[in-house]
Amino acid sequence: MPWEKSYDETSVLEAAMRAFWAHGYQGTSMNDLIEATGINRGSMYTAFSSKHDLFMQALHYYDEVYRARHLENIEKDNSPLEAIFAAFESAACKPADEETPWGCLLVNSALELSPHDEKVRIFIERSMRHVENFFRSNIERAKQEGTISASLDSEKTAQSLLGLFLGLRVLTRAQARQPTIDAIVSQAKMLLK
Amino acid sequence: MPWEKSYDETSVLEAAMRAFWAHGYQGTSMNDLIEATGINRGSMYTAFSSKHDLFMQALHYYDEVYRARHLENIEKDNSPLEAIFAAFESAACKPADEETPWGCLLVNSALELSPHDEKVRIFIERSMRHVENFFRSNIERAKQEGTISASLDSEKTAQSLLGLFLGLRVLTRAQARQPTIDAIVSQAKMLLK
DNA sequence: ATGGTTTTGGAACGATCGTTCAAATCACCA
DNA sequence: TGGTGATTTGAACGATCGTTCCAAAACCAT
Repeated sequence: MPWEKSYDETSVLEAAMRAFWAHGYQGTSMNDLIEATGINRGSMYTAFSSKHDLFMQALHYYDEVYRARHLENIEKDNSPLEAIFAAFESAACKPADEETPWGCLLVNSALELSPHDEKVRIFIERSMRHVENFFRSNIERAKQEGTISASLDSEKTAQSLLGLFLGLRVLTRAQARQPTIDAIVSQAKMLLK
Repeated sequence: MPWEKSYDETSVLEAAMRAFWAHGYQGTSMNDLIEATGINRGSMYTAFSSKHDLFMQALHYYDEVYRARHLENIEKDNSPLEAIFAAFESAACKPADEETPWGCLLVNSALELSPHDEKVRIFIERSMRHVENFFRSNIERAKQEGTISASLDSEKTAQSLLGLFLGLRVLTRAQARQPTIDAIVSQAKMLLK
């Protein structure tokens, strides 16, 4: 009795996510989302309940695909140290295609919503801790390998890298000068010498 | 014939600025601004023309008072090295009063508006370059004093500090854990050892 | 074909958005 | 004291906001 939907839920989520990514939560209207996803108004509400619910799902989707999966891929293809470098370099270069917005949805949303939306705040804090853990675990692996000094403080260095990483996200979103951006990346490498 | 205005333009700007600071450009409605400033709807438009114009003036006001003047005061009371430390520490601690929002209006606006508003983008880039110059000039002064090694690259270090500083702004706005925030500050100090 | 069920399309809702405007109000000068 | 010009006031505008609702369309099982 059910009936196949005319749209693919994942690609709808992807399109909605990119709209939020580009223009922010408040800067994206329901009409924008209808147009961006191509699905109908009614279908949107039966599938995602409300704008805020849709946003939360889009945020989860981004976190899974553009943060978690991305970092996993980087870890797969690189040595621990190179993995950290690669994370910075991929955050430093401009978007691959024209449709991909600048910066990072998680960082954008942290500034726009965290102070007034507890659910968003908690989710983003958890996500950022994952990034910090990515740095720390790779630092510790590099220490075991002997690639970097064992006397380095993994915890503190990971936290510093997170700070640099977030600063990098701000500068790319604001389309800062390339030398400034490159300096952040090379500083990150410097911390791991 | 002229007639004394019933409000102080500066304190209106201060109130409007705080509203934008707390809730962002799109998150602050004209009604919010009317209420926050206490002046009348029509007076608002005769004095500031439009929401966007008001925002730009608020942004300039913030840049002058909470960025430029703040850094000048810090430089006045401290040695070059301590001035840099103080800048980080004041960005790391929570707002003085209850009415002062978390984070930094310039960073918030960079993420919210820079990609779609050229005027904002250019202004904020200039402002961030001033922060970078604050770091660099104090580094160079510290070198002349002999407080830090003359072999340190002033340019690159200043850019790295800017990155850390922006990351710090993100983390405080998102109300991250204190240890993470402290780690950024101590890393900034580490860079200047 | 038919009945039952779910999706779709789009009109419509009340609320709020940024902005405008004309009338009321005030201080000053003739 | 009446006139002049800037300021204040609040009602009102059209547009858009997020959301609701329901008839029409589309599918599957019988």
